Amino acid sequence: MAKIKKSDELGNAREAILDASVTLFSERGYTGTSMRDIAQKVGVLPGSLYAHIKSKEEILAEIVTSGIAEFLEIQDSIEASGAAPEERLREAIRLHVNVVARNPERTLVVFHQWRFLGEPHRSSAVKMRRRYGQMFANILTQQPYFKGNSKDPQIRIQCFTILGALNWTPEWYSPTGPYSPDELGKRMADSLVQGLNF
Amino acid sequence: MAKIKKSDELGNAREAILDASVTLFSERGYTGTSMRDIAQKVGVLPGSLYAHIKSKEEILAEIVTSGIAEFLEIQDSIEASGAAPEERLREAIRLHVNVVARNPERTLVVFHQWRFLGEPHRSSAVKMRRRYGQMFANILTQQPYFKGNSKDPQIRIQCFTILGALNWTPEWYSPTGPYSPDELGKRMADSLVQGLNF
DNA sequence: TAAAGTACAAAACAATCATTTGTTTTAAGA
DNA sequence: TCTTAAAACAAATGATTGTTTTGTACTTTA
Repeated sequence: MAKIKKSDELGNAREAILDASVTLFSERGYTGTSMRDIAQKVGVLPGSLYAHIKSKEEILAEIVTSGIAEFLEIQDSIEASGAAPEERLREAIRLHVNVVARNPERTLVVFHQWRFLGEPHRSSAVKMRRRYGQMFANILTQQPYFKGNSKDPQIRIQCFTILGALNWTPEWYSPTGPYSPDELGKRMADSLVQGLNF
Repeated sequence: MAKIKKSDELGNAREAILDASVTLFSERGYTGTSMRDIAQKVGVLPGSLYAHIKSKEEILAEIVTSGIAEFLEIQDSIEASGAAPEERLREAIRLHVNVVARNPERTLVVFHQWRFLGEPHRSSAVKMRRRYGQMFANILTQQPYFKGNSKDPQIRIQCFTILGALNWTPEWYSPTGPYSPDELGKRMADSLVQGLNF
């Protein structure tokens, strides 16, 4: 009990700092959040934070890296699936929206605050994101009658149209609204694949 | 010649400050940009900026307000049109993408930095944006066989799906790429209205 | 040509920034 | 109860923040 409790609190302190930072970074941005803000939210004096973290940037790096990792898990799951292209796309959209809508705050930080990472974290994040986006492009090239590769401008537009729609979700989604993340994912997949009912 | 020159330079100085600020705010964010950064880009000492502007926030307020105004012009033009719903939607998308893609930097500031406005600018910006989004929702309620109003959850999802796709454009669009803003707008309207070719 | 006004440089303001230091408190293991 | 190590406090670091003030050169107006 004793040993467990100690390491438990150790991990929790760091976790509490990361949680507070996610909320603050999503509301005020990385540069708009001070270590004093974070300390106050955690309930500790600013200097005390450094018993648990190395620097402000390390906090951001951990949030962004672990956030992107969730999307890369989607990629693994999709690429392991043997489903038809349309079904793979719908599934990718559904899983993506699940990640985004389950934690809108963290997603906002992942998508908008990565610019403030220094090297090598920044380059690494950009590379991981690009690889993830490539998955959508690859599926889109498998539309019937399409001849071309994933660099085709038309594919690029479709790809960014889809990712833009999905990544905008944290700007408006409310967990108390009428749809669960999973339901929302299915409906957005419908909207994007089928289009509108005009 | 003399009188013209003076007022000319006066206006240009302010314009130069706003232009430099748009670029810096879009790259580093409002809170990540210092008055010293702006001054250096303009080619002047920090204190000298205050001969032309009242405060840092006034710069942001002017950028955001005039930016949103461009979208409200779209709204006027669309609501004055007597076209059929589908055509009105396509036109709204096309015009929206034109504004966004013609000035990606400013659009990034308008969409992501408005949070740092103090009152009353902030509330005013939120109100204007909401009114603009309502236009899309209204058109979407006119899909055949749909019974309901613009608050219907399904309409909301479609609305945010479209606006998300459009507003993500400045994250990736390059003016030197294969498509002009207008061509891009037409193709995104196709993608969103018709859906994909599966 | 004299007066008025503008734009800038230069320097300084208090406040706040991320971080470091030295010391005290807390709590677990023996 | 004593030892030990982690975690927090308290205070200070130098750098940077937005903004103000003051002095001066230059333009425009009268």
